[in-house]
Amino acid sequence: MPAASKERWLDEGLAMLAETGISGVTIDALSRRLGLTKGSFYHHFKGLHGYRADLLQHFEKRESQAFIDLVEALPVDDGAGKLRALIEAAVADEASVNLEPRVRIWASHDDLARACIERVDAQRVEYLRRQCRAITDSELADQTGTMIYLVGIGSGHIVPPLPVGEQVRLCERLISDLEATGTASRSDGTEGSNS
Amino acid sequence: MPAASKERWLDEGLAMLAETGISGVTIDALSRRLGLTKGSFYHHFKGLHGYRADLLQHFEKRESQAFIDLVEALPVDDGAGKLRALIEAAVADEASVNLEPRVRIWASHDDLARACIERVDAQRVEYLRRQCRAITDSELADQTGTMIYLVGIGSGHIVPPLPVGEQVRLCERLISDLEATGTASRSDGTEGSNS
DNA sequence: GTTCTTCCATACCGTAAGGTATGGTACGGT
DNA sequence: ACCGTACCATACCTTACGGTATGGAAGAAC
Repeated sequence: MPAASKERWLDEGLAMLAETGISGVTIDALSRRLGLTKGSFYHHFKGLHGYRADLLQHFEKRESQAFIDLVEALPVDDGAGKLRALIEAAVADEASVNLEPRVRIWASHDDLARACIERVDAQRVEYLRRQCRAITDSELADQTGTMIYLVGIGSGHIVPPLPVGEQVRLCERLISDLEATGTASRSDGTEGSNS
Repeated sequence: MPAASKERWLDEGLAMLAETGISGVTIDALSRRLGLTKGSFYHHFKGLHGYRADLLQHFEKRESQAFIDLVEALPVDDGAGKLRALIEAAVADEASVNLEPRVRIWASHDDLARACIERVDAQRVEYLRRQCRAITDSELADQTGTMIYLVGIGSGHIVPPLPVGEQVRLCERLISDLEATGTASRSDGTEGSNS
């Protein structure tokens, strides 16, 4: 299986990416940590550009849909429950919590990484909005889905990062507000149908 | 005025920081763009470390309190009005919109930048919360202030960035929700009259 | 006019990193 | 046994960049 050694380069790359950012993922540093040399690197990858492209693909495959798949496998059926489970899961994963902001930073000055994060963001926001619409199908649902995601992203970029407890509390309020809006508009009758 | 030439280095540094991130702010690149040489650089600054420290100070002085001062100078007295003006102003400034995420990214791997952003974040969140408490003095006010800030920060880090129109709409909803909560909780939840 | 200070140019060095060229080893197919 | 291919090591090159040393031009101070 020729992919075994190639994946070592990629896994180690993601680890270093989470620790030091993309600028720390150098061929020399990778070689040192793997106990290999550049001869191996240039055998498997088409230069640093090729390696980074493969690394992004590796990241997207390994991290992108992980949480959504995890939540969809749970025996939870209502939108609010799925949202709460998703938030708990996302907040709990230390590895991803460190890795993802690095990729996002990488995306700020690299087109390939930007395209990768763009796919990830679109997929997640769409999933969040769908769960919110399952609670109350309205424009507020889409807004709430967006805000939940923005809270999660923003929390990792302010200094110091927002504690996960506070983060969960904010999302909890957004969800319960959305639920309340649903019942209120149902009795009020002014926000009945939606496209 | 010996500070004239020194400020050229710092202003150009902030411009390059906004364009390419801190890794692109090299002494050689700065020298090329200014039409000067390293001789000048090392005359004004104590190496790259000293320059970066001065650059952060320059940033904090030039960008940090700008919006708050601007809003406080407006003839607006109510919290909601100040919030709306602040959001409009923050969203409108293109230069700062590009520069700030770069500094925030810089802060993710540099202690000095981290300390700088930490001061900026704390100051702004506190200001937002104070305006929110002026609307309704409750725990929800603090949460709303936090969320407005997270929406603003997160919007600049997702890909593609959230359009400013959508950004304003989300904040608008948070503010009006807070106002509604205030009138509702004022008399145990049955007082309906509102302007 | 001499001297000191400010500001800056030129030239050079060391290191880190990407990249290339080449050879060597282990292994499977025939 | 022979050969080709996958895999990897060694050695070397070039560039980019931070940093240092030195000297020179211009103006202020005396």
